[in-house]
Amino acid sequence: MYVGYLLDKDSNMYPNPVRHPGLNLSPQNYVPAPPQYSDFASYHHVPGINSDPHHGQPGGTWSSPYASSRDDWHAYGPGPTASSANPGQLGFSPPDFNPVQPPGSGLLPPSMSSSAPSLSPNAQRRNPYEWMRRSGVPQSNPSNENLVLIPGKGEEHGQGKTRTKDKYRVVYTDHQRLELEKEFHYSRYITIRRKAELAATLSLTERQVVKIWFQNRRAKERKVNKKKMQQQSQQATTTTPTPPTVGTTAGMGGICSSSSSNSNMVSPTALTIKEEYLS
DNA sequence: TTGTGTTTTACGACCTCC
DNA sequence: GGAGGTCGTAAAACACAA
Repeated sequence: MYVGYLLDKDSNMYPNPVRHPGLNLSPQNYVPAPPQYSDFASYHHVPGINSDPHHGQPGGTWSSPYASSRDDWHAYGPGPTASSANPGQLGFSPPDFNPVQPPGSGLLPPSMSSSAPSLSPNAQRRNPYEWMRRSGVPQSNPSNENLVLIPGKGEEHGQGKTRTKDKYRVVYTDHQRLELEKEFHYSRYITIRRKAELAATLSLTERQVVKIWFQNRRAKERKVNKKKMQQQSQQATTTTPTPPTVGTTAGMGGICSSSSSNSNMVSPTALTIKEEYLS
């Protein structure tokens, strides 16, 4: 979804060459940030971790409905043009991540895979993918060196906290977001090893990757699902007096649902994709 | 330019599990 | 007790209308 769109739009998404210098970085160019947290310093890269189709994760208990193989990614992944247009942009290229995608195929509607996003006539706000193209304020230093945690809470900042030296928060680069989104799409819950790898790759701290981004991302998804449920129930009540649908999953959108190979089950992400495509 | 609403980082509090 | 989860919230960053 986001990924395909972003990469499809890669050529004209960043008309300004100075916009996101980080996007031109190949993964090799990413220099791991200096450790900001004690746990980060203890990270040791495990070579070949990507060779494991599941992040080296033991075939554990996680039978998430989202744990689709990375083959799924071809539907969202970068097309050949994107890869060639910006080689090395993606630091995420496990062998089973097949980026080849015939143009116009897959889940991408024509409007998304071919040209600039066409906002619906009613769309007042930016399209759901706008953050991918968001004009960037100078993207903050990926190493977040501005971040200075103030011990203790409640000193300034309304309730008294100054969380940073001169910035309250940093803005992740599009590349960082992209990689995080991809990882999130693959699995809502990241493994320790993958967390470390991703943090190193994206020059983020493990804390940022997991404690912050993934949690916020899950919260966002829950929020979206909740909103969707409300809309659906509202529609159901207004349109037909028929009894409610069976098997409605609440809240977590199926995260805790069974791992049965229910082909009818649509992951929240899929719903999100659909919804955002339709918008 | 400004006001306003939404999204994105980041935190603390609290809970559960091992 | 530590790790990692959710939940609620603050505030910066951002888009957009007036």
